[in-house]
Amino acid sequence: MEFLKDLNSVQKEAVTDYSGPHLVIAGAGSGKTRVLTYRIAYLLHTGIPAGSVMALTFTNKAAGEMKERINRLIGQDIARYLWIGTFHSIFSRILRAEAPLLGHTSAFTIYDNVDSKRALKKIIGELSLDDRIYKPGEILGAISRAKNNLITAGSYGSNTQLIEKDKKSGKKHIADIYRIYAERCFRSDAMDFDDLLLKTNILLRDHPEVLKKYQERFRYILVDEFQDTNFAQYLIISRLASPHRNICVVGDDAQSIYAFRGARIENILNFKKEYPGYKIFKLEQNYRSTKTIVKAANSLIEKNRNQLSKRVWSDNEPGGKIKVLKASTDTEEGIIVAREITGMVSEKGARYRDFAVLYRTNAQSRIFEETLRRNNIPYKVFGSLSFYQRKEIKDLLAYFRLSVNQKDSEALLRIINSPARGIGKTTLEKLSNYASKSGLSLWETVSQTGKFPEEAGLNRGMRKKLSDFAEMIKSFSSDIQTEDAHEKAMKIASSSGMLKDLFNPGSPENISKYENIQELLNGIKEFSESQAELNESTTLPAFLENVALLTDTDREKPEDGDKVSLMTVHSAKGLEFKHVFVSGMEEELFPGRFSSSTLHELEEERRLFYVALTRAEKSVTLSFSQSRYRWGSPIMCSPSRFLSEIDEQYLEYPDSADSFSSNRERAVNTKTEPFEKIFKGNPRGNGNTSDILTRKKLVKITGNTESRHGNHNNILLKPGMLVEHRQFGPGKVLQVTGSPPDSKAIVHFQAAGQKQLLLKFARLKIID
DNA sequence: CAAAAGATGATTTTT
DNA sequence: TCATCTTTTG
Repeated sequence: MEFLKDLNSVQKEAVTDYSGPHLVIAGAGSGKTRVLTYRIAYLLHTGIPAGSVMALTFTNKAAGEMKERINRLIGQDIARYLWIGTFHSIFSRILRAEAPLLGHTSAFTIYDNVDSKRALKKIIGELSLDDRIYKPGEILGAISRAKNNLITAGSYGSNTQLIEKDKKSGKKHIADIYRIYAERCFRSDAMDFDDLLLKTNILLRDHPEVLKKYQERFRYILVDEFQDTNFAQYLIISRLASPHRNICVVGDDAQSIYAFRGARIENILNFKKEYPGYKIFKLEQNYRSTKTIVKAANSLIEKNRNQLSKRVWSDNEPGGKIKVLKASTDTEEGIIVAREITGMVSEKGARYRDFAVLYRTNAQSRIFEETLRRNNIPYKVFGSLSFYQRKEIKDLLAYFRLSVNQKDSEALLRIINSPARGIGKTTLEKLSNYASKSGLSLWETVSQTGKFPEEAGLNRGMRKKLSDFAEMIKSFSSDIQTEDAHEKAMKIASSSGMLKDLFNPGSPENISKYENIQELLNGIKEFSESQAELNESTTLPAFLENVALLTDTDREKPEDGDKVSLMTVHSAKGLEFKHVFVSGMEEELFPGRFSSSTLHELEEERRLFYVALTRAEKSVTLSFSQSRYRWGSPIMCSPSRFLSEIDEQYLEYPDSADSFSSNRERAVNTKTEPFEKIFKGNPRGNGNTSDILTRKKLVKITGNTESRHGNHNNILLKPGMLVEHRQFGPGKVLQVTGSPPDSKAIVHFQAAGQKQLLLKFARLKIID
């Protein structure tokens, strides 16, 4: 019990007052995880059995952290019986236990977004719809939204409002696609991410005895990041908690950044309505950041109209002001950030791992990767292409999946010809046709080629190939329920031909793929060892149960070296760093182009920026660029409105004068000196590196970037520049209007007088 | 049917 | 620009 002395008075109250409905509003950095973990520890301390406590988080990482901290507080022997996990993993566990009630088996497959999109694309093709209008990603989004609002395929079809809306947007077949998709998932014994929530709701709704069982089991429910729950999640919690009402939700409305995928801040308001007599605790003391950072963040978030009242404050040192850096190009932004980091490391003794560079979109990561690599700054990129989404990994997992669940037609389609076995598109089409005509699953047609009629047109060679494939899968699946996961996985990887396929032509890509597969196999080994320790199943099906729910960050080990972290602001949520750089502070980027039209969207972007700022302990540096390459061509950018929304007393513009003047010659010259410093130690440097780089940059800016988008080499045109036109000769730019690709310039030509030119067409050459 | 060349479209954000 | 999908060629 002595651990209670680590808590301040509000925290202590929120921990020890453990029964009844509680709402904990936790400001950024206010010790939210600490309250949650201590509260669980306290619950156990009072004699409540671990098996009756359920704690839900959004990320595996948060769940893992919580488990670890509780292990430290009360020991693993007890803690292992707690139900701590993400919504998706906890509910998939329940669904596996109750699967037969829903017509599934407990080995059902979980489709990730890639699987779902592939399935949708196929359906869209089969309905002969245009996949440029019915974009699989968008359709998946629409279905996801429906599912999160508990609208099944059937109710979607009979919902006149939705049908009307789809008709208006020219996509009246969404309901059909949804219906077929749901049918196919069901027949494949598969569920997608949203099904895990939807079907849990259906299970609890239609089976009162099951509901009762889980209500009895989970007498204490805790929810992290409550502001991010969607309707489906809310309803599950509400159902489970209704008899005992021992529910503690923790959240911060100011950090709600997932409304775009269905999160409802209103759930906080619903909570108040649903549980009259609830208690509210406000954690307002920030332990993470300096006073300046907290105040600056407050001054920003004040601009949001929709928020709960709270006053976050800090007792830490005041700290330095927030630096704002200006760059003229995106590459230069990278260089400046790299220089800042090197400076702070060499002068102030900071470690690389103390730094995070945050950005709004994944596309921005590339430039930082390049510049950091060039400057010998170690880094790691989070998010981006997940390990589990790489082709070779998904392929091998598909072999596993199909071996466990032969109905999984997505897995089958994925690997039947990978590595190449001569089973091509036409053959698959025939199979697919025959399957739907005769009401068989794809696997059934493949595995019983004997029954396949002669006239359907498959020669003997092809039948042999198909039956060989089927035999192989059957042999994989034979003792899959008993054999050790790692051994089985090794066998599958080699007998499937995947390893051989990658080993033969030793191209660099294949080597890296081979290594990835080795890494996956190692991971499986670790899994089976740790399962053995806990006396849990060490089989491949057990491994597969959760892989679909894993993400990249889950594989990251914090001790993974002394490296700068690169990630999107979204994925930085819940993390903290001593020094944070927020890059790309520009209109159309942050706030995003599609996110500044309505007040709600804009406020979400502002909260996102708030999250970015409050990740920092000691320092924040904001940067923006005046131009940036966007899908291949340069565009002009203006500084983000968010910069001016922070109270200026907390900001500092170190080089507002002229060091980044728009005159590129001067900019290059003045920059050469500091570059030299950064490039020192570059193995390929030879002292010329800066030259190469600056020249490259010049080419990038003024070079002829003609593309099918038209000629963009005048996009950086500014009033006052001297230009030359093929026909009109030399002239001076007076004014630039409009935005690319429709920007125009008014130019005064010595010979021809004043002209207005569309830059897209006029091939102006910049003289000076 | 596979490999190579060519065309196309994408940039929010994630379990 | 870059990655993926489609078409062409062998």
